[in-house]
Amino acid sequence: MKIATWNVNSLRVRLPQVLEWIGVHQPDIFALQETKLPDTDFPVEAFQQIGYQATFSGQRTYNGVAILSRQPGSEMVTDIPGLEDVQRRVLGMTFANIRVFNFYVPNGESVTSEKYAYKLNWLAKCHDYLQAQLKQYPEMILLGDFNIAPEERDVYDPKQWEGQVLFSGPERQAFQAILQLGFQDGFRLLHPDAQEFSWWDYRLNAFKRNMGLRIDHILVSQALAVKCQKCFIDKSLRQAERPSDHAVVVMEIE
DNA sequence: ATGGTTGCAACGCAA
Repeated sequence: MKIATWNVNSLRVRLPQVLEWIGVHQPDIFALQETKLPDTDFPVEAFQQIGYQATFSGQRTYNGVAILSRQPGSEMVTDIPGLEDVQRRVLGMTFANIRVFNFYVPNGESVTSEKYAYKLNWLAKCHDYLQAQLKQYPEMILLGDFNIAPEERDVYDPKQWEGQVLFSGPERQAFQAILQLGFQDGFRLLHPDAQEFSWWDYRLNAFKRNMGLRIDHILVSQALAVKCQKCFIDKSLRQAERPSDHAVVVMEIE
């Protein structure tokens, strides 16, 4: 099974790239974040024409998550219990006994922002929910834009980034707390020593200078970690014309 | 140097 995640930063703009990527890689499951589309505008037919189902939870202008899949999923959820949130950031689906959660974790803006407090609360509620879900579904995949670089080697300049949003202590602790529920970071599991990034700011030629962070992740429960064969970051779309600021992360299981 | 780029939507906000 091939599963992938990409923050598209507007599906309207990136639809041709999504279709092209699916054509080349034929994923079983493709999770998207920042679709920035209300559900009424989702391009369902474009995906049907290439043999994919689309499930989505969107809103106008901001946020929005979707799962494209060859097979239909079940048990769709779009909200985390205890978290009243108008922002569309969560999409849970079950595919053949595998529980999949597509997350667009809040950015946080800066550590002094109210949005940072919202991010930490979001992660705490998410943690508690996942703890309960894991008991029900031993095979689980959490993937998406986590907006957290877990370790120093996941940041191009960790000294400059220390204490900054995306790399602050509390965010990294929240990430570790989710791992400690019984998840493995797929990329790190298969590439223990690699330094690769999944996001580069649009500004300052950050991509060309490889000034990036690894903030997009595919986490797998123990039951799946032992079946994980590949996990890699595909930068091809980041260097395309009119790119998203994120790369695609891919995993192969079984 | 506190900049800069992109998307949305219509101007500043969010990332």
